[in-house]
Amino acid sequence: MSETRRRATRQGAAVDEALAAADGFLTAQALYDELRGRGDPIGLTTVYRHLRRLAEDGAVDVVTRPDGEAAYRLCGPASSGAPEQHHHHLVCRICGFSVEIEGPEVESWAHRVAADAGFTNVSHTLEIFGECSRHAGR
Amino acid sequence: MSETRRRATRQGAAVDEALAAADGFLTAQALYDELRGRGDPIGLTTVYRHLRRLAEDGAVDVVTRPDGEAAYRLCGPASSGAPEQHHHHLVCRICGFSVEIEGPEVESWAHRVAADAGFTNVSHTLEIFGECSRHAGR
DNA sequence: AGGGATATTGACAACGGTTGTCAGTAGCGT
DNA sequence: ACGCTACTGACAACCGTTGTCAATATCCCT
Repeated sequence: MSETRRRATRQGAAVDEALAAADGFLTAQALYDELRGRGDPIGLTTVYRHLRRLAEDGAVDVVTRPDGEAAYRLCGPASSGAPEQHHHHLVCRICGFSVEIEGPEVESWAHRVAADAGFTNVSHTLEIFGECSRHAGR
Repeated sequence: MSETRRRATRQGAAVDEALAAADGFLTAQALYDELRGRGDPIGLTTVYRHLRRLAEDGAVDVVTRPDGEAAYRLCGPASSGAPEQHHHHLVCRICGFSVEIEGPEVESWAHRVAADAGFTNVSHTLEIFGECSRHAGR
């Protein structure tokens, strides 16, 4: 019942801003460095808290890099309300640049395969990593 | 040049055995507990070392669970030399039971999507998690 | 067999990313 | 203004995993 009210803070705005300014996925650490670098004091804990909340609210996409670190990016070009449909990402492992990809075929394939094996309550993870054209020749 | 020779040890055999006995994916911790439980003293570090080496040798498959923990399983029914082709897994998030799945369509789809976006040096992660038939009604 | 070179072991510490703690601070409704 | 309380952030804890290094076990060689 008691929906606790949300407050606007300088740090929260800074996180939103930095995310909006980024053109790709950022790790919490990178975001933290970015903010401090631009003279915007913030605590690492606070960065994590905002990212976690944004992720829960579906405002940011989260991908888990091969090394296990999480990277975040504002969800969809226009995070205007609508709870973004299921999609995956093609992420540059060098600069974080990413492209959203949708693969209805893959989605249905995954569910079909799982169902055929008698699995229920199915979910899946799918990320594609590579090096974007900007880093072509190494 | 100098290929250092490998030695057979009780611990190494124990790890292989436990992996062979398991019918699904095991985390390093679970494997460690299993071995100690059956009165087979071993160090956690050693377990990790063997798993890492097995993974490097392609003798075990590794999946990263949604919570980030790694789980291991002997590769293919018969790990008879041949360097197993690329495949993915359908894993029960309750008991670790898993099924190997192959999706040529998905593989090519992933590469095509990446190539279309100008990405090179492409790799991808894909895991499907669910609850196997044994745990159907919760 | 015996012995020596060295791969392996394992208790322990360190690491890296992330989350919990909690007193202090700052937004917001009144 | 004032007070309630969400938010902040330095710090410690956590968890899976890897590094360290002296002690040990294995294997090759004679």
